[in-house]
Parts: sequence; C-alpha cells; structure tokens
Amino acid sequence: MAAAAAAAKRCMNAACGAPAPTAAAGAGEWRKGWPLRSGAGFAVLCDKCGLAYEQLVFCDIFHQKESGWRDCSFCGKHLHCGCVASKFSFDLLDSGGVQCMSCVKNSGAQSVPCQVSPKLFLSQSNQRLFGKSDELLPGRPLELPSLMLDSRNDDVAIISKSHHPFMVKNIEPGQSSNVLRRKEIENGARQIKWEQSTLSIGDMGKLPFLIRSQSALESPQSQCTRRDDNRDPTADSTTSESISEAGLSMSLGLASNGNKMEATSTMERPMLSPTTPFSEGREPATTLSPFQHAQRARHFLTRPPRVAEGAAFDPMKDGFPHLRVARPPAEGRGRNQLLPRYWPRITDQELQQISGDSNSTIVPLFEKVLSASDAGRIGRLVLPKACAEAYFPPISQPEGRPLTIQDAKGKEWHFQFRFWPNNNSRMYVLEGVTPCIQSLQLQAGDTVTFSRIEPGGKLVMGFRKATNTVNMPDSQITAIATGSLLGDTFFSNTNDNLAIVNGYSGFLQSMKGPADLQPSSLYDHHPNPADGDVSWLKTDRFGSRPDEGSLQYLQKRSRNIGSKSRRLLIDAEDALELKLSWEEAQELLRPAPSAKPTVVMIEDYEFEEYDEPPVFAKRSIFTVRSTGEQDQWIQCDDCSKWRRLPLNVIVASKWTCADNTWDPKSCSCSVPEELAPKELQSILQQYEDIRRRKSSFFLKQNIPEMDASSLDALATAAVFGEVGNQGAASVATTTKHPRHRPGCTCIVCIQPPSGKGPKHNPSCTCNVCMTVRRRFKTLMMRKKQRQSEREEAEASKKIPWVGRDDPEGSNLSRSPQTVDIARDGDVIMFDKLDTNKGHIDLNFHPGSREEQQHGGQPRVSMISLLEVANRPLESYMKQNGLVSLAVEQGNPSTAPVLPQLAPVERRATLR
DNA sequence: GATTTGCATGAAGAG
DNA sequence: TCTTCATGCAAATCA
Repeated sequence: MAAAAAAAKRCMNAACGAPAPTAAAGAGEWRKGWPLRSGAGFAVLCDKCGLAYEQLVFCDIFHQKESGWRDCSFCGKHLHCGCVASKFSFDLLDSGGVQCMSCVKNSGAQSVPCQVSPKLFLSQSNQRLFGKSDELLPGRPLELPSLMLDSRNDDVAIISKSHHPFMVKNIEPGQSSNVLRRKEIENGARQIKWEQSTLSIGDMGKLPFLIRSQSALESPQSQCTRRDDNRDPTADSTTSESISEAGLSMSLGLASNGNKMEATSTMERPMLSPTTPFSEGREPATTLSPFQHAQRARHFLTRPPRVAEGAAFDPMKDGFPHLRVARPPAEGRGRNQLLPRYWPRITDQELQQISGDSNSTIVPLFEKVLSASDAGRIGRLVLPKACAEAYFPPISQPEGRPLTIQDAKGKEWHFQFRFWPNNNSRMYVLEGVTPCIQSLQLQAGDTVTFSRIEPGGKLVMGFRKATNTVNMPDSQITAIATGSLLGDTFFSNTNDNLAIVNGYSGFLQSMKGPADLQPSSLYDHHPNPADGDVSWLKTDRFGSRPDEGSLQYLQKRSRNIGSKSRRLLIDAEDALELKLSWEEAQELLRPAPSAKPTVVMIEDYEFEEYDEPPVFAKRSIFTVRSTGEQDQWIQCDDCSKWRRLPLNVIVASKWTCADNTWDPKSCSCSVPEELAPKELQSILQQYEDIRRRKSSFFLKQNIPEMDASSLDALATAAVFGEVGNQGAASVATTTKHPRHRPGCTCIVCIQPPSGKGPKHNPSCTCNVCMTVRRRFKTLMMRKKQRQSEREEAEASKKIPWVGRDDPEGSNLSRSPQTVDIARDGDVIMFDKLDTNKGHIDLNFHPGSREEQQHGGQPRVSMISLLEVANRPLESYMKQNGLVSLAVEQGNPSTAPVLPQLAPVERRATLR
C-alpha cells in the first residue's frame, strides 16, 4: 500500500501534477497520515501509544485550522493528519492516487465529481466498520447490522470512503451502543429511533463526533457533503446549519422533518439524500470559510434538537415531556457564537408552564447558571455577551434600557439591561434582579432560563434549582475512570474496564474540546436500566434525577458553575454519596513510603504530619488475633487469593501473589490460600457488614450541610473569634464564592462587611494564621472525640460494646463467633491462629488494647474527626450547646452521635 | 455606616 | 493570544 501510494504521490490533475512533498518537505510526517486500508481514511498513528485513530483524521477542524494536528485521545500527544501536514495538501482519490488540494481549490466544483465506492468493509485493526457512501444512498439504507460496534470500546465508525465518512466515535460502552443494539433488535435493521439521539446528544459533548468533510473545505468532493449553503438560514431553521446540522441530524438521529429519525435517512441526508443540494443537482453557493466550518463543526458537535422552531424533536410526542434537552439557540444576532453552555435545557413541561395557553410558542433563548455574584445581593446578573447581544434589545449606551421580563407565573419583573465597557468590549448585566432572585429563592448554582414568547416577542424567564450539584473531586473522577469505584457498574471484567478507561479517557479529554456537554439529554433519554441496558454511570446510586446525578452532569455543572469556581454545592444525598465515595478513596491513601512523619502532640493526642502527599494503595483488610497480633490481608489481582502481608507493607494498586516477597511460600498463585474458606468468607462478610453499617450510619446522620468548606469556615471563625456568633453561619455559605476564602468579608460574601472587619486579613495564609486554624480544628476534633468517648463509655455500661456498633443486628452483636471487621485501616478481630479458628475473642476490647499499646492515649479516627469538623459551625455549636469557645463542654446528651465504626484506628494523620 | 455603582482585574476558555 | 466574565474594590451615594 505504501509503495503504491508512494508511486501515486503526484497530483492526479494532469494540469498540475504537483509532486507529493519530499522527505525534506515533511514527507515522513505526511506518510504517517497515508491511508491504511483501502482508502478508508488516513490512519493517524500516535507515536506515543501507537494506537490508530482513523476517525480523528477526518475532523473538519484539521482543515479549518490548517494545522494538521490534533491531540491523541489517549495520551494527549499530537496526532498528525497527513493530508494537510505539508505545504501540499493531498486528497485521496478512489481511483487511486492523490490530488493536491491546491488543484482542488483551483479547479472548483466541476473538476472532480463526487466519487463513491460501493463497498462496505471492516476495519481489521479495530473492527470498526466503514460503510461507504453509496451504502447510504437513498433506497439503500444502511443495514444496521453493519453498525457493528467495536468489541473493545464500542466504537462505531461509519465512514464513506471517498470523502464523506461519518463517524460516531467512542460511543460509550453500555450506553449509546446498547441503545443502538436494542433498537436494532426492536425495529429491525433499518431504524435507529429516537433513542439514538440520546446517544448523540450526550456523545456530542462528551466525545468528538466527527464528520469528515475533509475535502469539503475546498475540494469538489466536498459538494457531496455540503448542503444547501445558499439557503436562507432563516427559511428553514432546522436545516440552516448546513453541513454541521446535517451531520447533526445523523448524529442526533433527528431528521429535519420528522420526530423520529431513521438512521439511513439521516445519514444520507447530509450528502446523498435526494433532498440534499447535491442530489438535487444544486450547486453549493459559497465556499465555506474556515471559520464557518469551525462554527458548523461546533454546531454539529453539539447541536440538539429544535423544539420551538420546527419541532424536529418533540419529546412530548415521543412521550417524554420531562426530557431536559438542550435546546438549540433560537434565531438571533450572533447566535452561532452562542456557547452550548448557554443553550437552554428546558423541558417541554416547563415550556408549557411558561406558555400557559397553547396558542403561544415558547422559544427558549438561553440559560445561565447563577454565579455567586449573580445570586448575591448586589442585584446584578451578568449576562453572557453573546446571549445579550443575540436575544436582548440592542443597546448603544452603557445606561442601557429597561427590560421587562415575565416569570413563569406571569409576574413581570423590571430590570435594567445595560452594559459596562470592558476591555474594548462590553459586559452586559441585568440590574435590579435581587427582588426576582429572592422571590424565586434562587441561589448560586441555580439556573435561570430566558425564553421568548411568540408571537409578541415577550421575554420570559424560568429557573431551575440546582438540587444535585456536585463538583466531583478529581480523585473520584480518576477512581471512576479506573473503574475502581464503579467497576461493577461499568463492566464486570478487567478487559472491559480497560476499554472503558480508554473510552473515558477520551471522554475526559473531549470535555476540553470545543463541544460542550449536553449530558442531561443523554440521561433523560437514557434507557431504563430495567430494559437491560447497562448504565455506565451511577445514576441509580445517586438516586436522583438521572441527568443531574450523572458524571456528565457533574462535569457540566462544574463547568457551568465555573471552572473558576471549584466549589462544592452539595445536596444532602449527593453529598452523602460523594462523601462515601470519597472516603472509599481516602481509605486507599497511605502515607508515602518515603515520608517521615512528624509526630505532633496536641493535648495528649498524637498526630502525624507528613510533608509528602499520600499515595494510593491497594485495599487491604486488617485482622487481629486473640494474641493481639495484627495481620494484613491483600487479595491477589490474578488469582483473587488472599495473602497475608506484614502490617506495615503498602502495596500498589496492582498486586499479585508474585509480588509477595514477604512470604516466599505464598508467592505463587498456585499456592493455596492460608485462610480457610469459611474464615475468609466470614471476614469478607463482616467486612461488607461494616461497610454497610458505615453507609447506614452516614445516611442516618442527615447532616444538613456537608460543605467541605465548613471546616475551614469553622477554623476561620475561630481565628477571628466569631465562634458562637450566629453570623458565622454565613461564613460557611459564602465559601461558594470561589475566590473567597472562608471568612471572606467581601460584599458578595458577607454583607454588611464593614466596621467589624478583623485586623488580620481573613484570607491570610501566613504560618501563624494557618497554624491557628489547624490547631483550632484539632481542638474541635478533640472536643468532639471526648464527647463521643464519654457517650461510648456511658453506652457501654448499658449494652455490650459490639452492640453499639451493630444497630442492624449483624452477626457482630449476635454471635460470639463474629469478628469485628472494619474497612481498610480498621481492624478485624480475628483469631486466625487460635485453636478455635474463626472465633472471635470476646475478651478483646479494642479500646483497652489500644490503650495498652499506646499508653492509654486514645487514638483518633481521622474520618471521625473530619466528620465532626465538616459539620457546619452553626449546627456544631447548636448540637454542642456551645455559645462560644470559652464555653467548655456542652450537654453531652445534645452532642451528635459519632460513628463508632472504628474503635481502633491507626494514627490520625494530618497534612 | 451601609449600600450602590462603575470599572478593573485576572483566571479560564476559546480561537 | 484574545475574549469572556466572575469577581474585587473603591468611589459615590444613600439612610
């Protein structure tokens, strides 16, 4: 292939005959992009990971940017598109050889006809199926069985050879692909119904949907992919997006003229459908500028269905009135520049609410997630410039003009729509929104949606409360990506996990791409798990609205609320989920092996401080024999056998028996397990019991607010002597303000701030302040620990200690055979070497043992401490009957019940 | 002293 | 590199 290709590396245009670039001109790079298989496309090889990504080659962006470079979805390394790399850009012809792009440009539309090749073939390398364009001809609908999914990562690639490949890349495993499969079964081979739009809507933002119009930029072949560019864009709003929207129709599964879409027709439409300009013999009127291509590509990537303007997609008709679909922006000045994040996500139900009578049509315009400033008492709502200029009346003076906007209830609000000069630009604001914001009880993170009633053009605003807004810690995302948290939810086997990791990696990277995410649609459309589809995200676990509990949602929220705004807006249930997941991750943390802790004694408590960040380790289970000797058990990743390791050993996340250098007898998977099956089963069962009880405990806590900032707020309040001041509660809430530190006294965070300001800067991070804060945390933790110990002591007089830890009546409290098993870091009382194997040592008391070992010094559970410290100051003070720091212990009876899940724990570590 | 106003600043995203 | 926009901040205004 390479040789043949090399021989043909000359422009096929006889009038040109320009040679292919020489080695000096970058032929090496160029070859890198030479088609791998039958002209299916230019294979792009990542030098770093060696993975081929044909589909990336066909991205319009290549040509729009004329850069020829793109990042590998896996490793981020730049990929290379051979067709545009050199000063000559060549296009592959079906008849063989190449044609240089300069000729394509010069020859115009007549030079080379659109060439198609009636073949359908399977990529051998990755089992992607490449369907050639004539397979998509009208009357020859693409057989859905041909929409084979990559067995590894469920990629779907539908690529027409000549210059019109359509690609659906990296459909997430178990997600959209399942939709495809399912509908394939249900509807026969031809139709991809509406659900495919689910796929696409989500995938649009999540992964680069690539439609290749590689030559569309200038080549005659591009005519095939071009649509009616000379149409009046307003004449048919659903088709005015030309290529991009045509492609969108394919990817969304939304026909322009129907509620449901057939894969065949929508795939054809962009290039070969009888309705397309090309098939109609109409010439494209204009050559798209790179910018236009870029814009269209973006729209293609994220174009959701239109509702009010053409009803291409009608959730109501489809029986999904609650679908939260990212509506496309309505017509307006500069609407093409409207970032998808501002696209209104509004359900038809909400639309109907707004419209009231059915005679009016609601045109969703845009939405915005309220920032702290927007929702603050300043009363200014910053409007996205593009939105303001596109949908609000034009204003020429900074003073702007009054604007009356009606809310969903019909109440009219009067605002001042104005702008400020800003860096040679404008910053549009809606002033006087405070009454409205307060009336609607909107907060930062909530979303306001602006729509227009037609006819009449009256502006209406709706809102959406951010009920499940979570900014997921990176670590959890990482954990999810590696399947460690959701392995069972993802896929059941390692190989699949790997595939998912890969796909997820792409997903994460694609999040950075130009296409924003519209995940809600995805999850609104998401097939019911009961249907047998795999839900690859923890929507069920969140138990919330699927769109808002999804990772995509979290990602989007974190973007929308502001990437600048790394803050936590945690609803109770999600907070709990997050907390548990986070703790799971925390349990895998170990001090860095090389780290030498500095032991700090604070009021008789030992804390270890590390200067180095912790490392992730493999989960292990600790057991204690009746002799008090502890063991650590770790499961082999290969054979799943449990092996005993020394206590102080920290193993990497991947560990096999072969790595067991501490016990040569058990360094092979063939060696039987040391633990008897019953013993092992007992341990694991108890282990799970403990986990469940921990979860149950947290569920029962119903902590009103778990804002991670509470700890800092508490400490800060202490620093400035505000403990006991009810106003301190506002300190916690103001940490939603991303740039503010706890205790910030700015006008947004704390009003009024003046007059009572501390002498120290509240955000001061000097050593003194930091130390004071830390010590205060410790003080609070210790105080709480004392209370819990007292409670424990009192409770122990009434019931056996094990019973306290076993409210659900597990074996732990019922049987002397039980053992106490805690999660990693906790200790399972397990007498492996006892003559009564597997029997619990009832005489064992973790507290007494701990005290014996540590000279009577109680140890502090870091989780427990954080649990306490995370409580908002106000609730903390209330529950402890504290008025100020000067007040010592409150009434123990009012103290919150602390988790007694880990009576024995390792030394608390502080960083 | 409290609140509003107008602009400046800078992080992050887009191109 | 440019643009956007969330936020800071101080002057202006109000009570």
